[in-house]
Amino acid sequence: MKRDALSQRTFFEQVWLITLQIPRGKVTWYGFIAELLDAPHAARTVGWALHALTTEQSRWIPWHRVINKAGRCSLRNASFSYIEQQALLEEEGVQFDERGYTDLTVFGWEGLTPEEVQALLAQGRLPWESNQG
DNA sequence: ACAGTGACAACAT
DNA sequence: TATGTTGCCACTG
Repeated sequence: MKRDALSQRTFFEQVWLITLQIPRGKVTWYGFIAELLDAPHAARTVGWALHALTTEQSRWIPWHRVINKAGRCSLRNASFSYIEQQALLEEEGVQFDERGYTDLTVFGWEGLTPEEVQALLAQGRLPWESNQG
């Protein structure tokens, strides 16, 4: 796999590490994660990274806490329904209106500082990786 | 090496 | 709001 020289991780893995930091009951959007990774135009790639999770990996990565910037769940044409994604979030306390929009100013994740991102990419571990390194 | 592929986002209408 | 267009880019055969 192609890896970033600094983080030693692929962009996909970087996305997964960031996504792991989103707390229960909070959401963020694809472009926000792209900005945290200093790739402000890679929102589509963030979405693809989450789509690329295997079934087993998706049990550990809270992929459902990433929605679009409009405040709605995407997956409009995907196998996993946006309705199911919204239901997962509602179980965590994220509220949606009758049109399926949530208020990102209320339920949006505050994010990480650049220093926190750097530390995470340098030493963070994915759940299926050994802690021994 | 390169064209195709998306769970996006910004903008226009 | 909803829909269509376009730019975007890491990853894949």
